[in-house]
Amino acid sequence: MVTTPSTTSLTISLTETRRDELAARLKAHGLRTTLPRLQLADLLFAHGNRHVTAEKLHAEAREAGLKVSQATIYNTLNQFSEAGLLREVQVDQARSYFDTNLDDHHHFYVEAEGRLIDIPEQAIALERLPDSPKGFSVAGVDVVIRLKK
Amino acid sequence: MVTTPSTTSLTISLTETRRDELAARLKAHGLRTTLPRLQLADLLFAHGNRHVTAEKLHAEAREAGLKVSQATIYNTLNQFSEAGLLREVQVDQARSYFDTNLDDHHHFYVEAEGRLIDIPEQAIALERLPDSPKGFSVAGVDVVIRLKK
DNA sequence: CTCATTATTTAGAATTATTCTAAAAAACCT
DNA sequence: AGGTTTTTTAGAATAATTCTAAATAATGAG
Repeated sequence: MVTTPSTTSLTISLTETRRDELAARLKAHGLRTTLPRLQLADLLFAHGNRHVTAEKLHAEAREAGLKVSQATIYNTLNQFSEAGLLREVQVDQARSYFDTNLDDHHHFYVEAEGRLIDIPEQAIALERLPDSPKGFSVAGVDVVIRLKK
Repeated sequence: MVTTPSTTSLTISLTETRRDELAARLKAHGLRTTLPRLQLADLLFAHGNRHVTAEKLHAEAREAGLKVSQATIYNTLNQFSEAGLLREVQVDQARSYFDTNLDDHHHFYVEAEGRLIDIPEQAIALERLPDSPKGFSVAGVDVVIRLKK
């Protein structure tokens, strides 16, 4: 008798080790391990730090042969962000960008190409920050350097 | 015979001097002087530096009794931005904010309230900037300090 | 292991901000 | 004034994102 390939057939590219790694990561951040999340996490975290829009991730998922709905792309990106696996970057009012680099850092933004480039935190002198208004504390400091040709 | 109040009736609050000031400002930036532009410019520039969304400006215009369409609000904000009378600020992917403060400066952003607060440029030490990638030059540097309660 | 519970995924509709279209109105030029 | 170019506008169109409600999958208790 042959073992049914039902659950594994869609995840050929995900080795068991990789799968376990990702599952552990999801669990550590309070997220249930599901196939779509594993598959998207695999795409997101496979190739070093990157910046991704919902549309781009969806296209990538389709190319990889994954059957994942648009709603799940959005849900997953938002849940990963809330869980601290991704960081949303605010550079374009039209689209949301998500960054896999969780370190404090900044960005170049090439508007014409919709492309983001990381800037390490220490590459910018940002010591002297103004006092926050009474009753508020700093949730984050974002520096965006917009680039043109 | 009484002079017809047709064009002046809607602009009681705009003194002739103010009107001329604003008209000159529009002209100086390559924009034709039209009633909607004068009225919106009056709202935008009357009360010192401010931050405004299309929706807020539209509401204000209606409250002031102006009959200006939504499309004109958007057109005007975009034209004023392109002409250099306003500066668009990128803090929320959902909404566009427009700033009447044209000096180089930065922002606190109170996410919970959708409120922006100016930070003078010299209040932040931003001397050491990283080199731009080859072929690109800096179009602008935006610092946003996100605030929470 | 199995069932009940709870969370997730999904297709498609709904929402929201913004832009587009094409026609009417206003501004400009001579 | 009269013809040309710009603006304004209502309403349709678009684009990104969220919502809805039903189907599916994961979890946990027995």
